[in-house]
Amino acid sequence: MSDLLERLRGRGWRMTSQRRVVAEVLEGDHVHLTADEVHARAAQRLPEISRATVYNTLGELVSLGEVIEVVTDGRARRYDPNAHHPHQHLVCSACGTMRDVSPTGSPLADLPAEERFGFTVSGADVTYRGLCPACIRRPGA
Amino acid sequence: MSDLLERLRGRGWRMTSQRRVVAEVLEGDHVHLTADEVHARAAQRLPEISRATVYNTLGELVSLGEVIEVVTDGRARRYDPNAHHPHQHLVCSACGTMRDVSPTGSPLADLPAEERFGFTVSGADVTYRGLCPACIRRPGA
DNA sequence: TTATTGACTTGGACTCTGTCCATCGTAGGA
DNA sequence: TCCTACGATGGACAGAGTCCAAGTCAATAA
Repeated sequence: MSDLLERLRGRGWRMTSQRRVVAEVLEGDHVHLTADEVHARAAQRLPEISRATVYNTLGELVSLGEVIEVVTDGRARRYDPNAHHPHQHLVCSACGTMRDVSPTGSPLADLPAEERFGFTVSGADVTYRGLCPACIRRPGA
Repeated sequence: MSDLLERLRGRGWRMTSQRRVVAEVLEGDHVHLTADEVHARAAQRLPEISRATVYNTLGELVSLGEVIEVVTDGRARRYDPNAHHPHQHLVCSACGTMRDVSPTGSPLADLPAEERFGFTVSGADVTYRGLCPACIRRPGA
């Protein structure tokens, strides 16, 4: 069993085949799947799994801090299992490809007190935008 | 007529009452309305304006670079008329209130070449997250 | 091993956001 | 004032996500 499943069970998560498959689909680096993509991959191993269960499970993993919800366009949210190493995202404006990146420095340090308007600022999400190598080569991309 | 309407007309934008009302609704600082909010406000002045027209007009304003589309959650996109001064956003995690902020430094400078994976990086959006003064005071927020 | 039970899953209905399209209306030039 | 191409309309449609009542099953206890 993976570390993730181990941790979840340790936290009292009731282990079902559906939850196991969803957690397994999310393993790896630079994984940023939409809920529908997770559902499609999970359904390869467990054909009868429902969309509602995938949504429920993803929501729980996010609440537990095991998965990060990423929003880069107005489309579907993406789910990033790399929750235990702080990072930001680099997105291709043409094809949507996404990589985890680790900038030097902290964006929080760049927001002076007079720009905080009395907010208690706890974090910052950075999305770097550009063209990936494949789309740079592709003419007209 | 406002500067915005002046500029649009100068660019050959055909001026209709609908477009005028949408552009007027978007005036001001720290304005981040959803399409539905824009529609509701526009409809106060022009009750028969349709949703499709609001979406069309917002899309054109974005294409023309007069308005910026902002995505902070998986919900509705927001429209920010502050397109001529580079800025980032500060969002309250509890109530969604949003302010424009101007961090010192450039996030791009924090992304070293070895973290760019061959991408041509052209920009970075930063979303600072925290609690606004009202939600800090409100217990349980 | 079996019984029990409350948590989990299911699928379908529903909401919200946004897009598309055929038709109608009108801004602005001739 | 008339024309006409561009814009507005509203209703159908699509994608993403939520909700709920009913059925199922993992984990515990006996």
